[in-house]
Amino acid sequence: MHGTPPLQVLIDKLDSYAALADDDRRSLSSLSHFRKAVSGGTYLVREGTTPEHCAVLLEGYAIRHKLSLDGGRQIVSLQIPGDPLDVQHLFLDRADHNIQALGPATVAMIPFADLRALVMARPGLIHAFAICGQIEASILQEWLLNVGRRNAQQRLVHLFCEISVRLENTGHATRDGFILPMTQEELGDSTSLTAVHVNRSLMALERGGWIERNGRTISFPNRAAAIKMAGFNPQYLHHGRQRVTLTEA
Amino acid sequence: MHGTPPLQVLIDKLDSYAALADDDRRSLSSLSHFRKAVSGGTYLVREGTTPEHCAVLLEGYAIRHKLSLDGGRQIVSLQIPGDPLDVQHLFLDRADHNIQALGPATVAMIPFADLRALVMARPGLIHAFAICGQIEASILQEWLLNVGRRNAQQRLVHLFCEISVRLENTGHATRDGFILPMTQEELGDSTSLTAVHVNRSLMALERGGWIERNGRTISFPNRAAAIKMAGFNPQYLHHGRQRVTLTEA
DNA sequence: CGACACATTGAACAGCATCAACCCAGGTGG
DNA sequence: CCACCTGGGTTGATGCTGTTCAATGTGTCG
Repeated sequence: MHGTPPLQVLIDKLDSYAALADDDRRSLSSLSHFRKAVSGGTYLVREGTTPEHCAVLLEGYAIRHKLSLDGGRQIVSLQIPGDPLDVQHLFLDRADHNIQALGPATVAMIPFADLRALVMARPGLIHAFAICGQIEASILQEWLLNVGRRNAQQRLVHLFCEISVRLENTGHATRDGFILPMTQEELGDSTSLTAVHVNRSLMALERGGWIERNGRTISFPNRAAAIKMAGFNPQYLHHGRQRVTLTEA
Repeated sequence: MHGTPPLQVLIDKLDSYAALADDDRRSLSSLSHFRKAVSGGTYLVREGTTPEHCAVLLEGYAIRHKLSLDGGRQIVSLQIPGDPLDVQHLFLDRADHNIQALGPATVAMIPFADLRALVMARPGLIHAFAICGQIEASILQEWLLNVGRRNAQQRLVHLFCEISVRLENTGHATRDGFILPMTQEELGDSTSLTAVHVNRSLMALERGGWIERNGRTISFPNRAAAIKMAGFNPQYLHHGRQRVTLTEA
C-alpha cells in the first residue's frame, strides 16, 4: 500500500463530524476491505436483503431508491464520493431500499462483521456514524419538503443548490458550476416529476436566467437569486463544526 | 416515586431495539427529568434553536414539520406516546425542523447535558438511540415515496396503515380501529394534499369500502385489501427483533 | 453506418388546487 | 338557557400544474 489509503475519505468525513481519537483513526484505516469497480446501474444493495459489506463510495455516484407497487421509482438520496452507502445497516439488518451506482463507480467494501466489531467497541466511532446517519435523515426531511411543498422549478433548483454545495464541500466542484451526475429521468425520480416535465422545467429555468447548462454542466448566473427562489437554506446539511462532540457533552 | 417510573416507556422502547444491559436500564431510569403538560399547538422544538431538553412523549401526539418560504407546511413525522421527540439532537445541535404537540400532551423533559453525558459513556445506549434514529430515517424514506409516488387515496390509506400498526405495536389501538389524532388539515400537510382534497378522498375511500369512519375513529373493513391498494409493507417500521445487536456483531 | 440512450417538443388530458360557501357540534358568555 | 362564535368538516365550480402518449432530434459508441 502506498499513497493515501483508500479509506481516507471516509475517515476524513467522520473526523469532520466528531473529532476522532488517533486510535479511532488508526483502527479505521487498518480495516480489512477490498476495492471494487462497478459499472453504471449495478445494484450495491437490494431491498429485502441483509448486506454483508459496507460499501464506501470512492469515485462516482450512487442513488438510494424505493419502488412503489405500480412501478414508480422514488430516489430518496444521492450519494457522492466519500459517502458511506450503508450507515443504516450498521444499525438495522434488513435493507428497505435499493442502492444503485449512477455511472461507473468504485467502492471500498468493508465486511460488516469487522466494521461492527470495531465500531461497537469504540463509542467515538458509533457516535461519528450516528451523526452521519442523522445528517442523512435531515437531508431526507428536506427532500420531503421539496417534493411535497415546492413547484417543479423550485424543486429542481433546490436540488441543484444541494448538489452544488455538497460537491463544493468535498472539493468535487467549484463555484463555477458542477457536473450533474444524473439524467433527466433520474432528476424526475428524485423530484417526483416525469422526465418530460423535468425537461420543460429545465428549459424554462434556462430561459428565465435561473440556471445555465452546458451539456451536463450546471451553473448559476445569479446564485443568490437561485437560493432565494428555491428557498434553499444549507443548514440542513449540517456541514462545518456545528455538531455535538463528546467533549461538549 | 411509585407506580411505573415515567421514563419506563422510553426504556422499554430502547430495550426492544437493542437489548439493554441492566446498568443501562437502571441509569436511564435514574435520569433527572420533569414532567410537563402542554396544550395542543405548543411548540416543543423550534427550527434554528438548540434544544436544551430532550422531550419524551408520555401521553398525546406530536408532529415534526418544516415550512417552505411561501408558507407551505410539510409534516415530516408523527410521534406517538413513548417516542423520544429529539433523537436528532442527541447528535446534531441545531434544530432544522419544528416539533409541535398535536393535542394536549404530557412530556418528560430530560436535560440534554445529562442525557449526553450518560449516553456517550455507554456504547449500548448510543447504539440503542442510533437505531431509534435510523428507524425514523427509514420512516422518512417511506413518507417520501408516499408523497412522491402514490395518489391521494393511496397516500391516505398508507398513512392510516402506518398509524394503525404503530399504535397497535405500542398497545394504543386494537385491530378494531384507531382514533386518528389529526385533523384533515394535518392529514393534508402530512400527505402533501390540501384539506379539501383530503376530505373528498376520505369520502371516496369510505364510499369505496376501503375505510370506515366514526368521528375520528378509523377502521378497515378489509385490512388485507387496504394494505394491498396502498402498497403498505410494514418492514420499514423495523418492529420486532430484527435489528443488529451487540452480540451479533 | 446503425443502434441506442438521452433530450426535446407537441397535443390532449387528469388530478389536485383554489376560492368560496355552507353545515354542524361544542363551548362561552350574557 | 339561548345566542353566538369558532374550529373543523363538507360541497360546488373552475382552472392550473404536471401527466401521458407519441413523435422527432442528437450525440456517442460499437
